[in-house]
Amino acid sequence: MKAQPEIVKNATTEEKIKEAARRVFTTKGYAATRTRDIAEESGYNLALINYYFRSKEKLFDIIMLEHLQLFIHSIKDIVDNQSTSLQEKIEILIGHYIDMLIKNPEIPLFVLNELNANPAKLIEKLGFNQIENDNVYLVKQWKELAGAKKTLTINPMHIVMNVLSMTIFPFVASPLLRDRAGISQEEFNKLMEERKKLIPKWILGIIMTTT
Amino acid sequence: MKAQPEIVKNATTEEKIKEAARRVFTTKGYAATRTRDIAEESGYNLALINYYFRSKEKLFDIIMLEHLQLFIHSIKDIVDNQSTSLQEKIEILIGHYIDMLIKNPEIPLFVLNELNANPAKLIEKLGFNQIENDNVYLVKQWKELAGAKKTLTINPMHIVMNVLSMTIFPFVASPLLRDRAGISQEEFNKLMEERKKLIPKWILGIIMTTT
DNA sequence: ATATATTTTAATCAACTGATTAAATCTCTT
DNA sequence: AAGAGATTTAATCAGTTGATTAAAATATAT
Repeated sequence: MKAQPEIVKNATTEEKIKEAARRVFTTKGYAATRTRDIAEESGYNLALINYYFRSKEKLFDIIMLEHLQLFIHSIKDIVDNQSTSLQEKIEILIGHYIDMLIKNPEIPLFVLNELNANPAKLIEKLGFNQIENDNVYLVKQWKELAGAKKTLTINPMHIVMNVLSMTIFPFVASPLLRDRAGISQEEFNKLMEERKKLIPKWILGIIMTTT
Repeated sequence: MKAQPEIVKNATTEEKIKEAARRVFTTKGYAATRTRDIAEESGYNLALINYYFRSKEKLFDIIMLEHLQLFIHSIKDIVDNQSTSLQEKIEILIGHYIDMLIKNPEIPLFVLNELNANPAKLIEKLGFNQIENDNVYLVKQWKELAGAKKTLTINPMHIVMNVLSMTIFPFVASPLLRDRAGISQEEFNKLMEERKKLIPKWILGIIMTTT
């Protein structure tokens, strides 16, 4: 009888396999990734990936969960902060995400694919209790603003869409920008740094002027 | 010796297989799609897909090319029209794309994935001569505007990013909006119809106010 | 109607893939 | 240094997958 890996163990091999798997999964996707690719990328033997993670799918689930947590992590603190204005919150949120995405540009497409292929599984992982929509301070501030400005008649979902779109989509489309528009990695990152200030300004303009 | 399918032949079977393949490929992706899935979805025998299309990859390439043409088709006419203003062009373009995406909401993620996994192959398919950036009338109009307004100092790429983001991204993220934000298919489409008018207005505001 | 070509089917193949196994090597405690 | 447990390896397995084949069924032309 083979002993399963215990809680305390040499973390380096397991961690290296996980890192290799992260690289391969995010570039090739789940189905196109062979356990042999992960073994090769990690430099370890094929059997180790099943030894440490039981199955390809379990390994994938672990990586997906960690990526999702990167998305959700610390949002609640920003969104529920009572000492920042609505405008400040938007600015901090967007800056926070652009920083994270410059470090991990492959995450959005990776997550969006899983969301498309397996919505139920992923929504369950996200947990519906992560963000209680109604009790968040940002939502209160938004409602106050909406109540004050009589002109604000568009569906608030448009604003959410715009923030997410303008922040995340460039990363999803970056291969197009690079290969087709001839923008280098450095130029792209510089553009995204600029957008940290620009997007909040644009969003505020949209909120204030849309009748 | 087996005869290859000739130019004139019963198009229905081949077309039905292609349609089935389109459905399966766009929902599951290339690697996760088995030729048996396509056969089952089409209702025809497994061997037919290789009989008509030589290989799974060739079938995929055909479908990908057709989707790309949907993206590029008729853009040149809009963009190079000398009798419409810059603002009108933006409005027509966005309306055109939203119409197309409401009919084919699965295309963007499908194409973006291929772009990510195989940029060179896809760029070659797109053809660099499809849009000659400099000789297009829209570019002339933009340069005139940029010359007139001294305040227009941001990189024009930001505007391109914003148009593409606000138009395309909602479709890529629609499973999130549906399952997480509880928006139905009808509500989503209604929001996108609204955005046909809203996005051009927002873009114009961004162009005019960004210092 | 008969022959010819096209279309469709069932059966099969070789390569690939995720997973398992048993043995070998390493690490650490005693 | 001996033993026990943890880690790593090579070999192998059963199931899957894209593709091929030969034959049957159908359509088309003469």
